[in-house]
Amino acid sequence: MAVFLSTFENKVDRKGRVSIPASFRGALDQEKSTGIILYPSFKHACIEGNGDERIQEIVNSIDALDAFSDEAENLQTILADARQLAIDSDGRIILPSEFIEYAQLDGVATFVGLGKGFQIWEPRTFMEHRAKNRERARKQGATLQIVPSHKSVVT
Amino acid sequence: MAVFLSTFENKVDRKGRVSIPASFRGALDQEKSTGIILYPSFKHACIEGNGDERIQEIVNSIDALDAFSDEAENLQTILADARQLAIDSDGRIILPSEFIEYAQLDGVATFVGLGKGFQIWEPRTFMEHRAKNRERARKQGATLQIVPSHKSVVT
DNA sequence: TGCATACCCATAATTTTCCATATATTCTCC
DNA sequence: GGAGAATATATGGAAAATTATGGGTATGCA
Repeated sequence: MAVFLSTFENKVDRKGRVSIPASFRGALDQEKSTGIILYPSFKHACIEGNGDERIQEIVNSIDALDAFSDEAENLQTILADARQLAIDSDGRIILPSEFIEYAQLDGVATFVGLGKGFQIWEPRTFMEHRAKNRERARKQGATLQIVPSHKSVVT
Repeated sequence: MAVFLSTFENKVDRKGRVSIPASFRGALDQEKSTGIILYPSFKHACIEGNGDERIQEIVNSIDALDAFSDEAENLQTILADARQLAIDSDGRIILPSEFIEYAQLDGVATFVGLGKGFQIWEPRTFMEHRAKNRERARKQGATLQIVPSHKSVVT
């Protein structure tokens, strides 16, 4: 399956256009996604991004929940705010203005690979976020155990 | 099983290109990896390396966690700092500048086989690291229990 | 007509590919 | 066993292709 890795900084021009990092496009090709789906993050001032395949998984996960539960409703708001965007022939998308505002982008966007998906951040905000994450990871211990099946633990 | 063994010193040219030791390439072939995954070490001023089969395990491990948990975010920082690199027809990779800086490489890189993975060090730094390790092992006395099946640990 | 979107082109910088060579290693045949 | 040939490895440089990015022009909708 496609994997989004590493971080990239690309410019957002006056028209709201921004290049999708080439390696991300490669990942999208692998999962036969024609475009990408963006939605505001629940937790952070950033935009979440996924290929079509991943969205399908999310939709199915929500579907599996009790349709009238709070949880289901919360997650459904994600879908309501999501937008599907086409990647043009130059490898760019046009960031809708509501996303630019939400993530407070100002000419530059940091693309962060998270494995099955990615995030788009305002560079400075991301730096702070990453510093916090690292600090926490360091406090919780720097040893990572990966069990080959489906369980992983940070000790 | 693929095993990374021994240490090698290879040059890093102006473009950041460096040859992967031939025996490492052999190990990668065995585990059907087409490229390698590199990421900064949590603990040391060096770069961790694995076959790209490995990254799938990490991604799946994260996926098994609650998507909004701290643990998931901690692990995602690994992915955000990781890079998948293709090995070219000459057996080389291009070391991204952020890794060269992180490990403070200056024209030469020491490849250290660690069994399931490997590390890339600045030669002098590695010498010191190894000296310390040996000293500690001598003082404490090293013990090792062999586990028959497959459990893996990355440090 | 004005605004937003889609499409096309140009270019600079970067990355990938290809070729050449030097050094080392293995092989083979005598 | 050893000389020389053949192979593999490591390394450097240059050409070719890709990527990121800016600008322009048509198209369509309100």
